[in-house]
Formats: sequence, C-alpha cells, structure tokens
Amino acid sequence: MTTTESKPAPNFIRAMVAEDMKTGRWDGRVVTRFPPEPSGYLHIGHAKAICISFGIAAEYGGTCHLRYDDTNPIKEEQEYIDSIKHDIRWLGFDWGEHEYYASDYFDQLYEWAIQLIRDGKAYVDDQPAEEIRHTRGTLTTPGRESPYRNRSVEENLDLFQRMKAGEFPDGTRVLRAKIDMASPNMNMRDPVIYRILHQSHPRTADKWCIYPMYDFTHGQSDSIERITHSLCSLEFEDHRPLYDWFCENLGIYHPQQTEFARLNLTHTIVSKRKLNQLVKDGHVRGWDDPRMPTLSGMRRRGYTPEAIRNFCDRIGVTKYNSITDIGLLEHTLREDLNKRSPRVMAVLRPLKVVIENYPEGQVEEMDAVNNPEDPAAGTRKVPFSRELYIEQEDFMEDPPKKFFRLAPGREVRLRYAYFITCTDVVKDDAGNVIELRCTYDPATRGGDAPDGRKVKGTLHWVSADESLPAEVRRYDHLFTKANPNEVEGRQDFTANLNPDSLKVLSDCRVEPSVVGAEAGTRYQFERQGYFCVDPDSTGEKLVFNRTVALRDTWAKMQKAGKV
RNA sequence: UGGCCCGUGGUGUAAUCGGUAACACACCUGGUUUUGGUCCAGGCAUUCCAAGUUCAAGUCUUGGCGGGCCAGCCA
Repeated sequence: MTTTESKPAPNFIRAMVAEDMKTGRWDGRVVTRFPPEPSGYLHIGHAKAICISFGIAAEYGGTCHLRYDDTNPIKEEQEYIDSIKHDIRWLGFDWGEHEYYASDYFDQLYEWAIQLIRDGKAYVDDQPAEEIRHTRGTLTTPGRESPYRNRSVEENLDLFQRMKAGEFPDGTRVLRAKIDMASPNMNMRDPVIYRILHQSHPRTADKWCIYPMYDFTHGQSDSIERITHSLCSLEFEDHRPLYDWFCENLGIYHPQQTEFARLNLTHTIVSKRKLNQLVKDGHVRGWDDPRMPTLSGMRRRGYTPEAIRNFCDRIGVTKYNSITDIGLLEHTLREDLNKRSPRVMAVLRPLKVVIENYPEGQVEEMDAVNNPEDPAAGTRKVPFSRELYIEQEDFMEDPPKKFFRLAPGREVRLRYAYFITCTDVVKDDAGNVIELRCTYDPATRGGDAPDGRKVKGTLHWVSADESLPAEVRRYDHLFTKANPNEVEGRQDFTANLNPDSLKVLSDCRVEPSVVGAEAGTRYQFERQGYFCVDPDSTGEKLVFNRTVALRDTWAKMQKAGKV
C-alpha cells in the first residue's frame, strides 16, 4: 500500500518538548494523554488532538494514555466509551495498557477533597446554584464571599461526609475550594469542586452520589498518571492557574498543561453539542452519517485514516484561532485515494448508446488498467457490446466550443474500447434525449487510431446488459456557508444546513467487476470521483457513497463562464 | 469600564542566538495525458498600524488597533 505520510511541521509544543528533553525536566520521559468525555462521538477536531498527543509521545518514545474524563454521569454512556476506542484505533493509534478512567480515581479524589478541607482550603456551601451564580460577581466586578465560607473544619468534614452518604438531595450543597472571590480570573472565585448527583454512573454504578468537577479531576488525574505534558485546547487557558493551584496545594506531582487552538473547518461544525443536535433532530441519519465530521461518519464516507493523519500533520499547531479550508482535507483525501484506489467505470446518470454497426449479440472483453498510479494493480476485463450507457452530461446536442465530449457528428473515444461517432439523436415526446445512435471504428480497438487521428474526449461507459445496477449517494458540504454559525436574527446554525448535501442517484450502472464488493471497498469511478461501498448494499443492488469528487476543471470552467 | 491568549499572502503554517520571507492548499498561465484525474513548469506577501533600539527587526521595546476565551453544581 502506497501512502504519503508527511512529517508534522515544527511547532511550539514540539519545541517545548525538545527543550524539556534537553534540560531533563521530566527525566527524559514524555507521557501525554488524550482525555475524551464519553458524551458523544469523536470528530475531526478530536483527530487533531489525538494526532498531537499520540504523535508527540511516539516521536520521543513515550506513551500516550487514553483516559476517559467521566465525571458527569448525566451525559456519559457506555456506547460512547466503546465508539471512542474504536475510532482511535481506526485512526491508527494505540494506547497499549494505558486505558484509564477518571472514575477510577474517585476514592483518591475524595481523599484529596478531605485534605483540602482539613487544610482550611475547601468548604461546604449551602447556597443554591442561583445564589452562587449571583455572588460570583461579573467579569468586571469582584464576587462576594459565601456566608458559609468560614465554617469550621469539623463542620465541613461532617457535611461533606454526609453529602457522600447521600443525606442531601441534588443541588442542595456543594464543596468549594477556598481561593479568592475577588480574583480577576473567574475560575479562581471559589470554584465548585464537588456536586451532589444521585445518578448512576456507567462505571461506578451507584457507589457515588457526589461527583468531582472537571477542574478538581483533570489535573489530579494527570498527576496520578505522572503525565509530563498535558496538552489541551485554548479554552482551558484560564483554568491552568486552577490546575496549578490544586497540584501545589495538594502537594502532588505537577504536570505541565499547555494549550493549543482547536480545529475549525469551513462548511463544518465541530461542536459536540451541535453535532448531537443534528443527530437528535434528524437532520442527519445518525452519528455515522457520511456527511458528519465524526470519525465514524468519515469512515463510512470512505475517508482513510492516512488522509486524516496527513491532514492533521499539515494544519500545524498554534495558539491562533484559525479556520482551515476544508479543501485541504479534501486534498489530502484525494492524494491518498489517488494512489490506492482501483479504477472502475460507472455511469451515474445513464444515457443509452446503440452502436449501429456493431454486431448484435457480440460481447468483447476489453483490457482496462486497474490503477495507473500502481502498475502492480494489474489489469481487468470490461465487457463491451452493441448497447451501452454513457453519462448524460457527456452529450450535448448543441455544445459550446470547448466541449470535448459527444455531440451530433462528433467522434470521441470510449475508454479502453473504440472511437465512436454520434450519428443520430432519439428523443421522447417531451423532447428529451433518450438514446444516441452511433457508429464505431473497428480499427480503433483499445482506444488508439492506427491512422494517428486524435479525439479530444475520452468517455467512460458500461455495457447495458453486462453492467450492474447501483445506487450512488452524492454528498456535498453539510453547510452552505463557510462559517455555519454566521446567522441572521434568531436563527441558529441549522438555518445554514445545505438542502442539497445529499443527492441520491438510484439508477446507476457499474461495470461487472465490482460484483459482490464488501462494504467499505473503495474505488475511483473514472472521471468522477472516489466512492466506497456502503453497508446498506444488498445482494441485488450495491450502494455507493461518493467520498470525494475528482478535481473537475470542466465544471470550474463552466462555473467561471469560460465556456 | 476585569483577566488571560492571539495577530506572517485568499487559507493554514514555517523562518536556529535579531541577518534580509519558506512550504502546502486555493487561485491564475502553460505543458504532458486513452480519466477535462494524476503529473510537470511558471505566477501570486514590503509579516495589523505607529514610533523606538540596531549596521540589520516578522523576530526585541513601547503605544495603538483588531480578534478569541472566561460570569455551568458541563468538559
């Protein structure tokens, strides 16, 4: 298998790790982690994070842990835990033995909470949520201290233990860190670190009715696992002081958190909440709908892990909030697919062609190259006969100057077969072209004219009788606008959903060589694009997803009005 | 009128201790071609602005301007 694995460009994180290795800051260790919350499916944005954390660890012979940040049982499910593992493996990464769950640390976390209380650095607050919100202050004004802030250690200990014992209903009390209600950083204004949630957990079942918050879990989990470089996205920058505060005040091993910008892609949404909404509201067929930017959707669409990894290597890593052109993703996809996909001929919108001077009942087996990029892929036979199908858009009755395809009186080449000339056009009562009458030149067998005459166009085709029926699902961007969040008035991002993101072509014909192809098999349909077999395929009818179209200079010319 | 972070071509990135802007995508030209694909050649930026330091500034300093994030008992 030929693939193009590009090297990741230098970036500030790599530079930092290289420096740490040089100075021996972590005794030569590199331990990173990928910490998903199992509350949804992984998407292309996660792929970037995965490539960074797993990639850097691998580069330095270190390890990258898979750790589920499962501290909120209200949102988390086993289904997500399973899909996440599957997707990371598919992407090509391996966490080995290092599969962890923050929930495995709940006992330790509880002990640390007790420690903070004993040290006078945490207290139980009886204020309701609204009151806590009110007294937190605003971005420009300091917060007010809770009246419960100075309870005795004994009372705090007692209350916290009773919270754990299930004596209080949800929302009635929380444990807060005692830091600084006047801090300009909202995260430091006595953050809530434990809340009461009488909710069964996918892993710990009903053992707990209090659950630690992210801030009280993440850094400590990193610490327990002796992570060296805790790489996360920019929105956690403001949380780093808190991360550091817990490590310092607990007196535990202290990893380095470093933030980078998350991926934004044009015409795409990468927000778990919004992706969830698309699924729940039925805008797409599920998490693995081929239009979704989820790894499962992209897999079903026909993306290769290599293409995604290459993409991630090329977008770089910075602290700048950028929006990457989805064209780059499509480029790395084509680049990979071009090298590995066997070529095949398929007609998506069939137009019948009858070769009048070709013997009735005769079928010839034409030799076709499987992959011009890979001689080792060999050749195959494609049946040719008197009645064929070509693409409707490959014929024009009154073509513009630069149209190189078939038209009345024009001669073109049928790929790997013969030169044919259109002699007549058959129409229905409505005036639609329903059939072409043509003649062929027997001397051009294989596609070359012995007399050296040239044709401008080469068309793909299938034999009417020998070809197989198929359905093709043609996808376009899920959102019409480059920035789907750009809406007017009260609209939300769904207002930018592309009504033509899925176009089903149900009367397609494919050459017989693909018979029985298994779901996931990829092909290039010559002159059209890359396609893969969808699991919806049946014995009677293959269903294909268009992974990505070939570059189409002709379409571009038409669009630019240069025709 | 708080704090933190960021600002290099249309886009995304690169540029060792300051040394005279590189790569990719996109776009435009042209060439090759039995895929209007691939491939090949060429074109496309005075680094947000303004001062300052320096022989020399994308890199350092100061001041502007612009953008992002933060007021969940989400992560």
